[in-house]
Amino acid sequence: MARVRLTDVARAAGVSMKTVSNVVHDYPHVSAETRQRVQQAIDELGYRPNLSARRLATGRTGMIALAIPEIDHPYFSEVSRRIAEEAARRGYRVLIEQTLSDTDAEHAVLRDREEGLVDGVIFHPVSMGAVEIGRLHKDTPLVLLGEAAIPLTTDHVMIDNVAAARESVEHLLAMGRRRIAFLGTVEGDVTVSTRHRLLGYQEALSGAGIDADPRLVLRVAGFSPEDSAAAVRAALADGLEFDAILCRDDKFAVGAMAELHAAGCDIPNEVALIGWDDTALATYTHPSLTSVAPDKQQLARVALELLIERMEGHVGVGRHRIVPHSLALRASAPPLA
Amino acid sequence: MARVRLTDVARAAGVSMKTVSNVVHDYPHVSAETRQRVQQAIDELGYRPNLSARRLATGRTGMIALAIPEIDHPYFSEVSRRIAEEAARRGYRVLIEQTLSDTDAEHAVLRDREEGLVDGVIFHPVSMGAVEIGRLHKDTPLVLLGEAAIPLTTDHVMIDNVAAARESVEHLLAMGRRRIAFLGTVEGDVTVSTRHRLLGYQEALSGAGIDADPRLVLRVAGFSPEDSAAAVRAALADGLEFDAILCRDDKFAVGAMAELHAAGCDIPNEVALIGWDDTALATYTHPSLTSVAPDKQQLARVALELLIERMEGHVGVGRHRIVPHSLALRASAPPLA
DNA sequence: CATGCAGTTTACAGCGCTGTACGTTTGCGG
DNA sequence: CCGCAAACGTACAGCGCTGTAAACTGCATG
Repeated sequence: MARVRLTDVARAAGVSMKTVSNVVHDYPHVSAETRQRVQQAIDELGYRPNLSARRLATGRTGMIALAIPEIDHPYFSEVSRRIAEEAARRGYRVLIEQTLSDTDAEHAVLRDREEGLVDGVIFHPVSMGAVEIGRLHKDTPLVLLGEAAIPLTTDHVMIDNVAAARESVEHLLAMGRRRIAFLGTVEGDVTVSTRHRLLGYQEALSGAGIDADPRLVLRVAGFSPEDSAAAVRAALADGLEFDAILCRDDKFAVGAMAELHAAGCDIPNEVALIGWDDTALATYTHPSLTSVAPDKQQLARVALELLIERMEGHVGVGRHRIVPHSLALRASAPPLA
Repeated sequence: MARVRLTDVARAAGVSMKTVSNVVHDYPHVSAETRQRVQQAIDELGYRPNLSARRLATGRTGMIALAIPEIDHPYFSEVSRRIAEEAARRGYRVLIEQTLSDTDAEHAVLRDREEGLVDGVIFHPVSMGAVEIGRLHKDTPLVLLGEAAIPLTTDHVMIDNVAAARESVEHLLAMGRRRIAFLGTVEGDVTVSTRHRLLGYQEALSGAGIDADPRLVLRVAGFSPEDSAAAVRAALADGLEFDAILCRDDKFAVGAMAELHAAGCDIPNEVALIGWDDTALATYTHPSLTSVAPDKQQLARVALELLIERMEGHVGVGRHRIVPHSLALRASAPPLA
């Protein structure tokens, strides 16, 4: 019960505290004999280093915070997993902070009322804008994810949304589709992702000599599959004709798919479908879902690289990294024959 | 840049360190005037308490670890979210530790090489057995989740799997189904959950005067939807007849559903389907999935209650809590008319 | 045999905070 | 106006570890 401290081990092994510390840390210049003697004392006494003390002494915590909107959103949980794994590989632990897209919670991420909790922060903002983040961000090492806010002063990792949207639409065009809908724009969505994706959508259509029909850009009330299903239902009720849908999100695609099934519509023959994020959902649907696939592994790797550089003292303006993406081709918009 | 410490604030406000500390902690016996003066100094200097130091001084970290197999499994991510929220409500932060069901990683959770990282642990084991856990578990406050291991010496929270399985099968029986399959048993699965669920399955069948047909208990090679799809495919190929499937897991249900779709089978008219865990998946499938719904909120609440009691010094043998469950009725096995 | 040097070990002063134990002031009944 | 709680405030010793600077050990070298 009585906690064993470094001094206890030192006394037992007949050496100084520092030598024990050196053994614990695998410091090279310790004689084999001493090392063994100390190790034995450690084992016998069941010594376990106290992290709080270590942190106070070193000023480092070995932890990074990951602030995301929702732990249980497939995209974020998959990204979290990658980041946790990548961090573990580099000797860091990850503290996940859920913002629920709440502005106050997002502010709190940056305001950072306490010190010595984490060494750095990876943050996927939703409701905060670039200017706000730029202003609130003090000197805690910080890397941003996603496209909601891209302050010039802060490191940032994302995929090329314009290109991804363009390529997706090009795939649909190559399938012979001409009436391609975009699902969808959400009222009150302040992020620039939708703008980028619409841009790529329009670029591809223009490239094929097609005028984008504004009615094909569907409006959605919220971010749930039910909302997207409602939007598709409304479009069908309006007699809107389309032969493909590019969805801003796998969840939207799931909602659309349910609605199309209900309408007795054949996917992909009558309507092809492309989702976004390539979450596990895409393989669970029927038919399986073609989806824009950000390279989540790279995303995690690059975010951690940037963050660790900052934590090691890198200063300078924000660095902006684009990580690769691809189109994960599945049954809802299959590879060309 | 120069960090502001308690002494700095104390000097600025003309009081002792301890008084500043008392203000920070809202200790009641501080005169309004002093409090205001100190608060002003805090604001002016931008003082932020250093958690590492606080932790070293108090011996508490205010953090709990949540050790789960996979962050990005829908069930675990949903449970994580609840636990994180419940913990936040009680002033704790959650450190998520991913074991990937790996025995070594699970051992590491208990072996606990370091001290002062977290005050307690919530652990959902998969590959460790009750005896092992009982033996390795030292004095860190610990609460177990799930049914893989139920050591008598450790606190534990779960749902009544037998009852849940029985009620599910009873629902299928009430729908008029008689050939009800169980999907499925996984080779090498050491958890007792499957056993409990099979028990409930058989109880319900016996109650209806039906002899359980062992061939209806499908074997699955792994835990992915693909594995479960393969199992269903094999069953269909064998000419096995069934009019309902109780799945041990929503993912299994998703795999089964895909396969039944492919076979042109009408869900629920020809085959009704019930999943398990009531994850978000259940609402995304087409048709939507009836699923056994553990009360995750309660699960989180009870787990935290038990853990906090332990952290506050409760000693004694393991307490075992059953939290409520229900059957979330959806289209794949709809409510009775 | 003194000198230098690399390898090894040590003493000790903090890291920034809180708990304890103890002064000092204030308010109020007698 | 005294005396005595209650309210308020303080000094200081750690919490357990690491970084620094310095000391000590051989051992090869000149």
